[in-house]
Amino acid sequence: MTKKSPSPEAVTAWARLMRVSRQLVEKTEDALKAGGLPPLAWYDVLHELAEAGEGGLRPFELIDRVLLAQYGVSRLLAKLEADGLVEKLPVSDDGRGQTVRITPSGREMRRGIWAIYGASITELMGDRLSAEELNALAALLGRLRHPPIENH
Amino acid sequence: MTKKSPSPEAVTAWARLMRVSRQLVEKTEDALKAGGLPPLAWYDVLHELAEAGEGGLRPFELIDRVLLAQYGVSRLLAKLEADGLVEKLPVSDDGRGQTVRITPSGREMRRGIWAIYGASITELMGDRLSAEELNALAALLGRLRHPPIENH
DNA sequence: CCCATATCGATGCATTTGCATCTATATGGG
DNA sequence: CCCATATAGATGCAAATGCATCGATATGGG
Repeated sequence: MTKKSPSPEAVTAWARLMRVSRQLVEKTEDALKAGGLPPLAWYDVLHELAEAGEGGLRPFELIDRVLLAQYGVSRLLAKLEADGLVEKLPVSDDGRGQTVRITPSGREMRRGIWAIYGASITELMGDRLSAEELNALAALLGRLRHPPIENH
Repeated sequence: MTKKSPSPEAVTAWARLMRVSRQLVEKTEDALKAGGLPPLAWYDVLHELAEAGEGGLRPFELIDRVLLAQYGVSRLLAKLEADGLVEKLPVSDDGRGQTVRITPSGREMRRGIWAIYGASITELMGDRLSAEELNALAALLGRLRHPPIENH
């Protein structure tokens, strides 16, 4: 199983991907910080919980969706709960676990973060590429995902 | 200056970019760790220093190139020096500063990291997209850079 | 020449992250 | 029913990171 060294094209694309993604995250985090808002990870979790609705989600369900480690989810949820943005409910048929549900102020916080986050996406992506280019980019990135997204 | 909310295409592309870049970094860092090698940031710095040659680089020159904060560079260089991978030389015409030069074992470490890193790039990018697609991806990402890359 | 200000790089302290492990409950084999 | 093992989630401790500041030298205006 000899692994060959990467093509120049792969290296360039890799380097761009690394640099651009870090720049975009950094700029967006800066914008949130400047607005007195919590980090992106908070948005991700609140977003998932908002989509999940009243039924809420189990912490382990959040782990795969938000690409955070188990202990990261555990600690983030503790902070969100302390801030009253989510509530933890015991789950009847599994004494180990809990269900996490977003609260009204959690939804409000999500909207607040989105005002900045969405503007950042517009500025950093929407304004720089056309809809067709954005679709092309998404399709190419989808092929790099694990598991890859099939395009048709 | 009202910022409008992002198009669905921008949001999808953004989400993919965030997810894919984090996945690729994570997989690569895991591979390095499994090989008993230091993190990617070490490679970045060693790479820049190797390219700079015998003249070396000033720490502040590294800051922009590797997208690390000033204190991050300072601390990373301290570790690299402790491991004998770089050496710090006083610079004659500026008593505040220093020049950092890669050592032979630094070059060796760089090669060692690259054996894993390069294989990871091949596996995660080179094997998944054609050369044309990689170029297309790099071009699109270049437009998202700050400052953006002009394509011709 | 002196002083105000800017730049280079390091560092103390608080927060965050990663790793390993822990407690508690669940599950399945005998 | 009991025990071995697995899974859900929390946490102690160490390392990494972020922030503010510091000491040291450089620079420029008067």
